[in-house]
Amino acid sequence: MIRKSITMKDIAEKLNISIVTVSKALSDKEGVSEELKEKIKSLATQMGYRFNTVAKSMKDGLSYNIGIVVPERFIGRQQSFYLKFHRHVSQALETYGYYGILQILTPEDEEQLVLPRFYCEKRVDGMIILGQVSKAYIEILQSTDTPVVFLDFYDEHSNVDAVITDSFYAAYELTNYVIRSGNRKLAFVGNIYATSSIQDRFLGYYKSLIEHRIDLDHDYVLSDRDEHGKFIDIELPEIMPEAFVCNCDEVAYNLILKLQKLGYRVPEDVSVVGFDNDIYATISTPQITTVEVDMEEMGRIAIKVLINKINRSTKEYGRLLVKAKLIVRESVKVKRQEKVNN
Amino acid sequence: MIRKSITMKDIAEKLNISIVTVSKALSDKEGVSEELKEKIKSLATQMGYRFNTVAKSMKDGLSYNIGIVVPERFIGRQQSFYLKFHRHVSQALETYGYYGILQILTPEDEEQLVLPRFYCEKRVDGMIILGQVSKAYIEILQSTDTPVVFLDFYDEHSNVDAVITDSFYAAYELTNYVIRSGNRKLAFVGNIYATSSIQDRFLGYYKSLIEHRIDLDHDYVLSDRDEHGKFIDIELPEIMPEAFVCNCDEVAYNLILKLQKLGYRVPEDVSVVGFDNDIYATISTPQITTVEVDMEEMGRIAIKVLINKINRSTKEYGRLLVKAKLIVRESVKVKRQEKVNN
DNA sequence: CTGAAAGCGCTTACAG
DNA sequence: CTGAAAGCGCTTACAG
Repeated sequence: MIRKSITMKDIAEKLNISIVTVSKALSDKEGVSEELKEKIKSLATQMGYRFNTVAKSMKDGLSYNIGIVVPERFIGRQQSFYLKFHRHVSQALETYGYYGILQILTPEDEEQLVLPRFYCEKRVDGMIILGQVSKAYIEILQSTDTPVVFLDFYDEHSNVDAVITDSFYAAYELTNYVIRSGNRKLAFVGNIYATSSIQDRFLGYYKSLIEHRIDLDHDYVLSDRDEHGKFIDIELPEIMPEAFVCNCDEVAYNLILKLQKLGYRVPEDVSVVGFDNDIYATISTPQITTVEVDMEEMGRIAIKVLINKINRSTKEYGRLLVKAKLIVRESVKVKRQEKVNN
Repeated sequence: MIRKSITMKDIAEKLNISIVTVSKALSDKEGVSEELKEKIKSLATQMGYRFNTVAKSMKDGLSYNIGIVVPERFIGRQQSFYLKFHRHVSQALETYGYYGILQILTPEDEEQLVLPRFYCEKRVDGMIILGQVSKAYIEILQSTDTPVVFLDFYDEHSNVDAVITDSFYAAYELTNYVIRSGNRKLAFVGNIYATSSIQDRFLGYYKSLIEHRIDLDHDYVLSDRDEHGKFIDIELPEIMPEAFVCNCDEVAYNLILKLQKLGYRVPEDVSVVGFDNDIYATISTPQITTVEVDMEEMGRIAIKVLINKINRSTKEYGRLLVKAKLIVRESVKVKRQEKVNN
């Protein structure tokens, strides 16, 4: 194990040629005869040569690493949404020969504006910030000379490059689906003052109503959580709607349980849709029709933008919206088939 | 952004001293006067100097990276157990100034024995293999000159260093808890021919029975899945036991649903315990008493062993067992308090 | 206490 | 086509 690993020099010596030639041959550069190149390559594999990327990094002044920052609070016991995101980001890096390094940002570091260790140690050429961080932290990141892309959130006040899900459009499409299935009395479930994502989803729902000439009924906008984000018991309206458009699957799941306890059948008596396509959508009976964030695509785009910024570091990209996917399951009663697919 | 980042040389020039002195001062080495050292340090922070770890890597011949390999099949849509594990491993690396790089091992690469990219590019000083890989893949990893530690699995036939949960002992303790709560007729739920971990859990259950002088009743060993691992409908025994010890929370969750449908109350009429402490344990009503893998501790130990191997590369550690944690919730009827805590 | 020299493994001009 | 020289940013002996 302590045996020194083999280098280009070793190969050069065996063949009585220069290191330069070995380097050229191994990286398929001009200036070596085909014959010699083949000889070098085969000797290299035979000797078990592995390219030393650290030396290349040294030369290029590039680490070929990307730092991925996830605030700790987004990694609950069950809630590992962002870890899955991290996985897709890592895989997107493959294409570029880059590697991803994960750093969990503690609340203390965020509060005291401590920059990630991989930044301080010049380990990364750029950073992905995965999940909302404070305004002040965004600013200190921006003040850095390192390219940064924000993933799954953005800040209205800062001029940042961010890749986010198009919640608005997804909710619009989801609501369209419910209406086209023959339901016209739709309630929205979610505290629209709680988060901007709930707000966007509500507005998407509203847009669909408008397009279908359905009036917005304020009694049909039901709060699901208090101002601290704690779930509250949902107060059902006097007149039952035909369908509930919930701002997330967990709320849809709980609502279905509640409706069933009250004797309603889902979807026979009333339809319910969710958002996120998380585990609540599948453990529910019936399984919930919902919308799924396209992590893979978002990861891919975020990395593409980031690598571009690293190489040219000029353009501004701003907010990049990624479409979510409609997942049709069994929680919506299809009264008409008309125009369900557009 | 294209502006060159500042180096020790820049600091040295400003102060009209040598790079060597700057290096010594910045890394708190002997051989610089306190006065000069302070001057250097303050100028460094003032100039926004960041240490270049790549250069250090070059010098040391160490990348200060650890590769973490997770087979793709362990990363299901919901099942992100191993991604959470990865997170704990990453955090454990902090202590040593190391970084973790994640690689998802595709079935093809595993089949064709393709080594991880970070190994081929000499990017890592050691590797953690997170989740069972094929015998052949284990062998090719071992043939490598790089230290490897296996996490959450081991192979009986290979002589590897592995950190695993003590399933046997955990099941034993869990069963002890159920018995000490006053239940004596206990069924085990799990196909004991399916996986070695189910087997170990069954044996832990059996050990507890033996110690409490309870005979093993083969009618009380219930299969939960077929030979392909697909869940089957659990066949309840003629005479209902007082408690079911399930090999995992998901099975416990489904069993509780089934029992409730049959009119049994849990835990009033019959107790049920699970294993894993995953989401099924908490979405169930009642919440399930279970046992939790101590990922944090396992990650810490795996990294400690790996770093030791990197630095000395001598000792063999073999199988390292980590205790799981008993999580008491509401799915067990406590008929007696006697000796519940030991 | 201070620093000139050599080296880590590779690549990029530039000569021959 | 082939290779000597210089350099990436730092550290480690070794002199002074």
